Amino acid sequence: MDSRTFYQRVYRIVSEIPAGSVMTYGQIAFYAGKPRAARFVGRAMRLAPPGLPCHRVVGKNGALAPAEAFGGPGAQRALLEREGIAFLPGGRVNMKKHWLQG
DNA sequence: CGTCTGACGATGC
DNA sequence: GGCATCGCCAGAC
Repeated sequence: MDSRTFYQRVYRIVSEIPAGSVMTYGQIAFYAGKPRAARFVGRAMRLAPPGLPCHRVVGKNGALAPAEAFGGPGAQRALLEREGIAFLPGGRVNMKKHWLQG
């Protein structure tokens, strides 16, 4: 799988996240082969192709992506809640419950 | 073509 | 437990 770029590995991993679960930038970066390239996961999301469930990618503490990235405040949250993701009072994803661990 | 920035996170102090 | 710094390296300017 080394003939693909880091981004494509990221896309592959993200596309395999099941509905109702989330993964963190750092974890995805780790799986993609660059444990410290969490930033690039975010960059990959920004350049993400249509159809990629990038709303299932959150920060380590459950923080969601910038609102504008999903067309407005609450958009990502709505998508996640629709998949059964539970949120904490702080507006963050309940990682304890939905974090998809390897 | 040099510099700055960035959907982040680990580490050091 | 909060703040500063480094790593990652592709785009924007």
